[in-house]
Amino acid sequence: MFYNKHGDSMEKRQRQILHIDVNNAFLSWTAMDRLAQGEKVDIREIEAVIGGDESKRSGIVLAKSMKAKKKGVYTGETLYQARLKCPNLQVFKGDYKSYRKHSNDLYMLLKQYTDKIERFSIDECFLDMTDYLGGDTLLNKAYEISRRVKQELGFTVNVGVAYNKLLAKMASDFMKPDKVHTLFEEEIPTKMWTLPVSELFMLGKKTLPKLYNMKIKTIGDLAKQDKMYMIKKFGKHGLMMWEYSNGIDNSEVNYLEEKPKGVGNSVTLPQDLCEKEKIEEVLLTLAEQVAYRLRRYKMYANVVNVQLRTKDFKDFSHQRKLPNATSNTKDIYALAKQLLEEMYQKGTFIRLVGLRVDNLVEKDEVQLSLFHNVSDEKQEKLEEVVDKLKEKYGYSSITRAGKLHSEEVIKLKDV
DNA sequence: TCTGGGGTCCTAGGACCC
DNA sequence: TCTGGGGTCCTAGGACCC
Repeated sequence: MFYNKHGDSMEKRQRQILHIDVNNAFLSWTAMDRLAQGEKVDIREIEAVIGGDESKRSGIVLAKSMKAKKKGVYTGETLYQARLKCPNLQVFKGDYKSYRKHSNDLYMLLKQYTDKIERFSIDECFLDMTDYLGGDTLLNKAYEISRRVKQELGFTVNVGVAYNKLLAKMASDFMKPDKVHTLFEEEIPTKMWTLPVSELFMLGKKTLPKLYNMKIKTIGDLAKQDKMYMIKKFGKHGLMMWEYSNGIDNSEVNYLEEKPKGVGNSVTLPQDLCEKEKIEEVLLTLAEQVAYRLRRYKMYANVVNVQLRTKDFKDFSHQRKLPNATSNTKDIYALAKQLLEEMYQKGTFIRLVGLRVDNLVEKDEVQLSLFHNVSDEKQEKLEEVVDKLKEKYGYSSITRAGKLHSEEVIKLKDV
């Protein structure tokens, strides 16, 4: 029994949740695009991956076909390693514009089933069907969605069917592709507890060896642990792991459009840099991108964060509050430059430079500072004009003098 | 030809105030 | 001379997700 804030008892209704997961999303969508352009080979049917660009030092696997998976290729590994296991591997580039479009197509179809949809990522959605079953069963809806996506959109999905988000997500991860799986409470022991503990959502590669040392090998082993002991040992994360392993998750399907909490861009450089002036040029380009995206959200940032990765993959970051919330390229860059100055050790070879802004607030909510002066307003007006041009003619159409060099270094993508 | 990029959330320590 | 905690904010770094 649950009680609301007035003390009235309320029977908590069982929620009806679906999790939709596109099978090999990037690879499937690229396969469809190629077929639509008249290519004969369906790359879903061969040993293929979507990969980064090795010449830009970002050669990793982003998605793999079933045949590549059978050879042991996994997402995130280097293309070099993947080819060792799978010598005939074919590598294709990703196309994020196309992916966004396919993702939107899926969203529009799912929207016909419920208003309570959470876009969890470009290829995953949660649906709260509790008030939208209309006399039908949850499982029937799952099959209908699965069939319609395949017929109308041309790619396949896995659908997880359960009474909470965690179990629905775990279920959609069972056998693939093009499957519907349930994971109801009574099925937890047979369908979930038997799985390796590494399969549990939010259990990553740092935690895994610690659990192995505790002789925890399956999700069931974790579920049997003493709750208080897990909290003592792992804090909040311990509680979450324990609850998840027992199928406990009371989180809501978050269907309201959320504003971002931070915006950032980072770039792996074509060559390692060891001159501060060169890194500053990269920072300026990043500041333009980040501030532009910030303005498109109509938000101001309160914190600037600069990240550096050295050539031996050590990460450093420094952050600082801005004196006033802003979306000005100039202000963001000025603080970023200062942070770089403080953290950069002369002569260190830098592989990656990142700039992100955090503690965002809506532009309308910003209390105009007493120091918000005329030149700031002028700056804002100027950037508005530039942004409009960018929206019309593409992001790279307009650039500031003095930044030309770094744009040769970083290939700008249209935002 | 080794190892992306975009996020969110949490933790721990120090500063500072009462 | 010696010795407090609690609360909040800020910052650096890490874990995890897709």
